[in-house]
Amino acid sequence: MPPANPPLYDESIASGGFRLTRQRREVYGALLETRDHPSAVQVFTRVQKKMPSISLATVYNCLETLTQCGLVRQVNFDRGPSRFCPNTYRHAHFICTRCGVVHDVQLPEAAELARIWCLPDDYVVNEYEFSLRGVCRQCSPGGDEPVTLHPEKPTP
Amino acid sequence: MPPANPPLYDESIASGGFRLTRQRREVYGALLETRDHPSAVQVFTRVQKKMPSISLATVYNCLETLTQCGLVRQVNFDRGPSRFCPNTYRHAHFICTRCGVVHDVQLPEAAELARIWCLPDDYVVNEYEFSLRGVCRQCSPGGDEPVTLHPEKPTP
DNA sequence: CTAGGTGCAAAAGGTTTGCGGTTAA
DNA sequence: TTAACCGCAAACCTTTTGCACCTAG
Repeated sequence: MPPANPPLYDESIASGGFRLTRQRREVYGALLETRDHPSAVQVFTRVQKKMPSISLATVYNCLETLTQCGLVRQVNFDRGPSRFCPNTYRHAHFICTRCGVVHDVQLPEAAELARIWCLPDDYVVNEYEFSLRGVCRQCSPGGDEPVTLHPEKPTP
Repeated sequence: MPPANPPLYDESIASGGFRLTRQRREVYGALLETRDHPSAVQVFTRVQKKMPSISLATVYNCLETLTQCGLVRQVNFDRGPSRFCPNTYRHAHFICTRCGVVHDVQLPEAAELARIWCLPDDYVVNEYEFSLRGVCRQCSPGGDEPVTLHPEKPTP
């Protein structure tokens, strides 16, 4: 039985001119069910349990469609595959370099964010992505690692 | 003849416990020479002109070493290969979704950045990456596209 | 009905690895 | 001298594509 996705799902899929298929529902359902920012392969493995016939290519296609509908965000980090999250609210991501866990991180109001960009006026920004890399609570019981950001001096 | 890299290069390589090789010098030189955030393959093509015997694997290895030394930053976007830049000063990146050009974008002081992160106290941040996607000056003569960010309302 | 979607398999990148020969220190 | 590094090729992993079949609207 397909998961009962919120009405937002049906609306968004339809308003994007896409068809409501069981595969898309299951893929979206898997993302909603466990919000741990899985990779495409992880989504595939999870959906396979409910729908053994689904293929990896279809999972990629569904994720692409869901992203186009604005239901899903694709998140990329330095290494490893893309990961996907159903939280389309403005937020950043924190990835733990030890255990790989990804957490959503709240961002300030768009107005304040816009203020900190020092971008020429005639540039149009359609999307942004803000990723933090570090060590999470579980992996750093003593908080033993220093906070080191990029150096403050320009390169030659 | 190898390019005359700034002293920072020799120092950083040596202090990292690495050897000064002509390949590393050329790879770093290529990045300094044309600061257009090339991919590994582009770096390979450029270095090949001065050093036809170099291999792509070596370019990848050199970029990895240079990154470890802190001389180079690896930049990842939604799609396409990683790109590399020799500007290790704290900055964000803007990529034009039409022509693919990447520009460095100035960021505010680290202190202000840290203030806007709403991250739990016991998380340690070692690195961050801030990427903007949009349309650059050359590709948007009329500035016809609206600024659209992520929606302001949380998902269900 | 029929355009759009699925499943399969193969291919296409991008990146890493293993190994014998080379070289910086 | 010798551990680190290079060049080559093959492997690996993620993602995309082509095509015949299927299905939502």
